[in-house]
Amino acid sequence: MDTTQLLKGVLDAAVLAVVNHEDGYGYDVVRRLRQAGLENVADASVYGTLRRLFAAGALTNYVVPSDEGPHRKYYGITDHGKEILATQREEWHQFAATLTHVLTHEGASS
Amino acid sequence: MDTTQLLKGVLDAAVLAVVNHEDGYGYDVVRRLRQAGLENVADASVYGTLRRLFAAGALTNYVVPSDEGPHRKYYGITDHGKEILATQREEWHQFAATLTHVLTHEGASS
DNA sequence: TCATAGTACTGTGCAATGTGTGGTAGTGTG
DNA sequence: CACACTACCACACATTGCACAGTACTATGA
Repeated sequence: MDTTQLLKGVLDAAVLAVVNHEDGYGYDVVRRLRQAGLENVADASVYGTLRRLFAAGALTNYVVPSDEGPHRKYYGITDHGKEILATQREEWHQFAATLTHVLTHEGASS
Repeated sequence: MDTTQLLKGVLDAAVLAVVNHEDGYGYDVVRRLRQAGLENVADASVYGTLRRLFAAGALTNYVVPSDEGPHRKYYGITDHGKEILATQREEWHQFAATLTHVLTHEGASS
């Protein structure tokens, strides 16, 4: 299945949640998201989201050299990012409940 | 809050669910969606979605004149539409569970 | 009669955002 | 030296919800 459209608007929250759990660099965040069940998320989407969130002041950024490959660009969450995450989490729960209701009840066979 | 992005990809399912419940015309579908909790859904979005779903063979279409205003363009769901609805509903439940998990567990304060 | 409001639908262009593709680079392995 | 894995980036693109503007019908009230 193609979850591309479903990701719209929630990838921000997902990335924030993962980074909030523990600082991470792009390649790693992608892996963690996939392990968590978002198996088809594209790396370009995550890198783009990280940059966007950083530009919005939701993330900090620091580079760490690696012995096993190229340097890693780590991201950490800021207080502002935590606020955004909290807001988006609530929005999600509210929205998910509403939509599940619509699909379950309004969607019942007539 | 702005749920615009969250609607991406699920408005199809929501509209199908509403029409599956009972045939409806655009203006009415908008009202029903809003009553169901999607309060900010724009009418242009719904009309566009109805046209898209009709073009995809998910809906039938018939015009009924009205005494209280302009004619009404009713939409009914087709078998193909019901299949799409069933698929999208499953996709939604799967996706919602995954994302809720990500936001709840991965999002826990470190 | 004319203004206004509610109903009902359409078209156009825009904004947001995830993705595909391709490219750059570093490290290690056969 | 070819190849794979790691790690990141830029760009053009597709999808889709929305704002805005416009058309048109009915009813109400000044």
